[in-house]
Formats: sequence, C-alpha cells, structure tokens
Amino acid sequence: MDSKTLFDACNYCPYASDCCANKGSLKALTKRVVTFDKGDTLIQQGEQYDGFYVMCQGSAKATLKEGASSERILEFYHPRDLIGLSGFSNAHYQESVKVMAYTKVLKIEKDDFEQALHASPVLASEMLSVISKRLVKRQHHYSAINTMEAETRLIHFLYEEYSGTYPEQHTFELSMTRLDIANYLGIAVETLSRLMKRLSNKGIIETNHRTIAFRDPADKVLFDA
Amino acid sequence: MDSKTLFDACNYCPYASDCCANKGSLKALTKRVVTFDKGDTLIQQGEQYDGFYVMCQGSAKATLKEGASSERILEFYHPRDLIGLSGFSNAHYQESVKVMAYTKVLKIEKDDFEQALHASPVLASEMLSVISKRLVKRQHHYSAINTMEAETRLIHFLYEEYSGTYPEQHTFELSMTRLDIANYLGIAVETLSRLMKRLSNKGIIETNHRTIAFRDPADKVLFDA
DNA sequence: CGTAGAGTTGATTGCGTTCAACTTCAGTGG
DNA sequence: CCACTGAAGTTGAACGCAATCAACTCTACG
Repeated sequence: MDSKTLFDACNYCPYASDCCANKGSLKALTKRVVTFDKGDTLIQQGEQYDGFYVMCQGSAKATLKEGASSERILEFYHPRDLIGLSGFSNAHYQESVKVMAYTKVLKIEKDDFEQALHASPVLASEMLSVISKRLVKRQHHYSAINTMEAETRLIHFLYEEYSGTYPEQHTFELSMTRLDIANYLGIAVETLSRLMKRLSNKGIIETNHRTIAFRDPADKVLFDA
Repeated sequence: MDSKTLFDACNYCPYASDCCANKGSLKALTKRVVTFDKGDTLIQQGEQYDGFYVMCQGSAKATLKEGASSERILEFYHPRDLIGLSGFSNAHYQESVKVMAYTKVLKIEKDDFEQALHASPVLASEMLSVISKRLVKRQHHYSAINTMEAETRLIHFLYEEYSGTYPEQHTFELSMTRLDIANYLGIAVETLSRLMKRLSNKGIIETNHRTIAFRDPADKVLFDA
C-alpha cells in the first residue's frame, strides 16, 4: 500500500491539481488508499476516532442519529472532500458516513496526523482553515434551509451538486436517491417530486431520472437573489 | 492593560474555573481585555480577521447577511464562548457579531496566536477540538430545526439558554428580544408569542417578560425524546 | 418474471405565515 | 414628572405551503 499506491492514486486522479491532499502540508502526510463498495459504512457514529479521509472517487453521505428519531442527512461528499473531521471534537466520530457508490479514499491516521502537527505548525493553520470553512459552509446551507422556501432550496442544492462535477458540464448526474435529497433538504419526498416537476415545467431544468441539466446556465445563479 | 488587567479579569470571574481561557494551552496566551456597550458591533462580516475573543461577561449574537435577504441569527454567545473562529477560514470574518448588553471579552490577537501555535503543537489540537465541537453543536441545532416542530424547537432553545446560566437556577433571564429568538429559530414572532403562551398554559414554563422558569426541572429534558 | 424499493400523483389536513389592529414597555424631551 | 414616540410584544382572522395518507407506476435486480 502507501507511498507507491498513493503516488498512483494522486497521479491518475483528475482532481489532483485541485485537491488539498495534493497541496500544502497535507501533501507530505502519510496516506493509505482504502476502497468501499456501495452500501458500506465508512464511519460509524460514536466510534473511536482514528483518522480522517480525503475522498478520491465515488460519493457518500453523512447521517446523524439523535435519540429515537430517524436519521438525518447532514451532507453529501464528493471527490476532494474531507471526511471525519468531527472526530477532532472528542475523539469520537459524531456522525455516520455511508457510501452510495464504489468509493476510493485516502486515510490519514490519527497518529500520523498528530506527529505531523508537531513537525509543521503550518499544518495546524491549514487544518483550522479547512474546518472553519466547513463550519461557514454548513452555516450558509442551514441559514438557507430556514430562510428560503422549498423551491429555492432545491435549486440551491442542484447547483451545489452541479458545481461539484468536474469537468463542469450542463448535464450532471445525481448520485443519491430522492429520499436522501428530501431528507437533506428537510422536505417530504412527495414535495420534492412535485418541485422537480414544477422546475421542469418552468423550464429551469430538464430531468431524466437522476440526470439533470440546467436549461439556461444563467439560471444556476438564481439562488443568489 | 494586558497581564495585570487580565489577571484581574480571570481572578474575579465566576466562570474562571470552567473557561477555556483559563485552562490548557489557551491559558498561557497573551490576552487583552476589551469592553463593549449595548448595540456595539464586535465583529463586522467581511472584515479582515485579526484575532478571536473569549467572552467574559454579557451577551452577543452572530448574524449572517447573504445577498439582498435580511439578516439571519446564527447563534447567541454567553460567557465562556469563543467568538470569531470563522476568521480562520479565509482571513475574513464570515459573520457579524453584535453586543446585546454591556460585554467584556478577552481578545487573542492573530499574531500572538500564530506564534503560540508554533511554540505549542498541543494548542493546535485543542483549537481543532474546540472548533470541531462547534461544528457538531451547530449540526445538532440545525438538524433539530428541520426535524422538530416549532414547539419542541422552542423548548430546546430555552433549555440551551437555561443551561448556560451559572449558577444553575430554575429561573433565568433571556438576554435577547422575541424578534431575535424567532429569527434564530426560523419562525415568525407571532408564532413564537403563541408558542410561549401555549407552553405556559401547558404548565411547562412560567413566563414573565424575559424571565423564564421551568415548572418541573424534569421537563427540561423533554427535548431528548 | 416477480418482488421490493424508488418515484409519482391526487386528496386532505394542519401548522405556521401573513396582514392588521392593538397593548405594553422603555426612552426622550418639554 | 408626565406626555409622546417608537420598538417590542400580543392577539385574531384568513391564507397557503408543505406534510400526510393512500393508491399507483416505474425501475432495478435476483
């Protein structure tokens, strides 16, 4: 595993030039390639923290379970995303992460990371920046969820998924089920279905199952209004 | 100012024994006491990041402004809370912080902090933990906002405010207006007013303007269900 | 080909919003 | 000290968005 495999991983990766795993202090860290199949659990909520991950390929979702209530989806992961940062909080992962398709990740072990932290203070700044950005992003997402009505929220989400694709194309593929999307957006599946139809009727998007296209690229910016 | 004033600040502070500013690596950091009056702006969204704060006394709210939409309240701050962590993300504060009453804070300058980061790698771990905890807390809050109905959300909020008081008493004082609370909870002021009345009628709380009391302390745990 | 999960459609209900009128409270100046 | 003013908070009536329940259709997969 490790260095040689890692070299291959980043070398053949289309995102390599734009991935934190391949830049700055994180580049020098020891990493291990791990793969998961659809349905696998990458992280189990409550488990002991033993490292975090950078996603190279595939898709995953983070879910939170509180008390007796059903699971809630916190975010979706795409290539280049960091996974498992909640482990820093109290040495236990605070959410579960499930893989939705064949997925390849780089694992950065807890011990390796802490050692690197001692060796390079710049790494600390970088990680603080990364995790703070995550906080801000989450902030905006949830602020949106509460302020905006469902239709705007959906456009917002679609644009997020769209802009995560690489290279950017007008047509993109959703990797999650409507049920997952509805859960993430905090609406009912039926409502989601109706909204998709309405957006389609309005001519904002074209839908074909999980394949989505923005009719007019300018519409993507709608959510800024 | 500084060291002597600081000594006084923590020395006369009722929260000192339970405050991160007075424990671990943060204790050794250089800090400066700054005070603000009701209505003052502690941090302006978009401003250059130049340090973060620990609140000693008073109360404040963080607001986020996106596009043309009106401001949204992200969180309230109480003594012992850290303020301004969003500055780590890209060297600019990502939200405004406004003071709601006479407030005393300790400021930790950016330069001092970065210097300390080089000197003590443990500080890095501690800060990562702190900020990750914030992320997790925010996560739970917003998960709650979407899943729970308004009444449960309100109880949740009241309990949060209650448990922040020190020493814990059955009766506690809200430091924010109903408008702020409604904004924070993502509901209309009118709805909030009606809910408060309903909770009061149900015998769960007693209200007198901004003074609140839980009838039966066991009820505080309601939100766990 | 058959079954289970994913997704859609329709009818109904209800929670929370909105609009409007009003009361209470805190601060200000005569 | 009291009258005035504007913000904070309450109450009522009507509306509307999204949830829920129920019956389907479609799709993937063994």
